[in-house]
Amino acid sequence: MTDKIELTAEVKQMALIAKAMSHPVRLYILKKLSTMNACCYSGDLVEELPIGRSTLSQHLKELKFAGLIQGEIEPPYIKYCLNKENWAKARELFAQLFDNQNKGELKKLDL
Amino acid sequence: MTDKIELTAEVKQMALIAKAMSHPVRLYILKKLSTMNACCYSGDLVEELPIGRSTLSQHLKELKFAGLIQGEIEPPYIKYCLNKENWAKARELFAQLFDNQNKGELKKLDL
DNA sequence: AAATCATTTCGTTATTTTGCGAAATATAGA
DNA sequence: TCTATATTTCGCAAAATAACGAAATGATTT
Repeated sequence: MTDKIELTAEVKQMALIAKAMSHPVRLYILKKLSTMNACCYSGDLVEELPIGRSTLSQHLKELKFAGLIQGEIEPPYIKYCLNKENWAKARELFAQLFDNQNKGELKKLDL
Repeated sequence: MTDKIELTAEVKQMALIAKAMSHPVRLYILKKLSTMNACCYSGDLVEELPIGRSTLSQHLKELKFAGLIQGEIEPPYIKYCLNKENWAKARELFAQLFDNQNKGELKKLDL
């Protein structure tokens, strides 16, 4: 029996990030914050999204939990922005997954 | 009231892919197939992962459902490989999310 | 102090996910 | 045909997720 491995902290971290991205509404929010390079308010989002306020709040909480966004209190609003540091980390993790083919032993490309 | 938007098929598609990636075991499998640029058998995986056979089978099924892997029957085994076409599509979607800052209106970088 | 506004938390319900072991399937070899 | 092997499907239980409306919070204005 080849011994069991322990799933690394990195894999677990990335799975957490992927989970945060695994709902259309949350992905929409991330896409908006990222491509606009801007912040937004819960009130803006609830007007354009087909979900209720409390549901949206829950989604924002999950994005916060994953570290992808952060909320600045700006009474009476809360301004939500990307957490740039963690966003960069997430980008790195996904780039590593998608682009790091043939890590370790180089593939011979002589066809 | 700014009118409600419809979440695009693209966002929904990507959420589906993110969901497939949202479990450490599934991410481990994808990472293995991608970085090794190789295929593997369910039996190989069950020996190194801390889960049972039926549970692993379920995870493989989900990865297949999301289109990220495919299984070739190679009796008595089933050889699992990345679905390269869809993998490339996934890479593109994530790259777009992470790298396409300021789509549309170019940001003025004059600080 | 009372009313208002943006947002969150609570309580609930329905659905999905994760995990397991047992049973089923399918193929190859004796 | 019987047995062994690799893997999946089934049936189940526990936990997590998604959604809602009602109530609570916290800050500002009247």
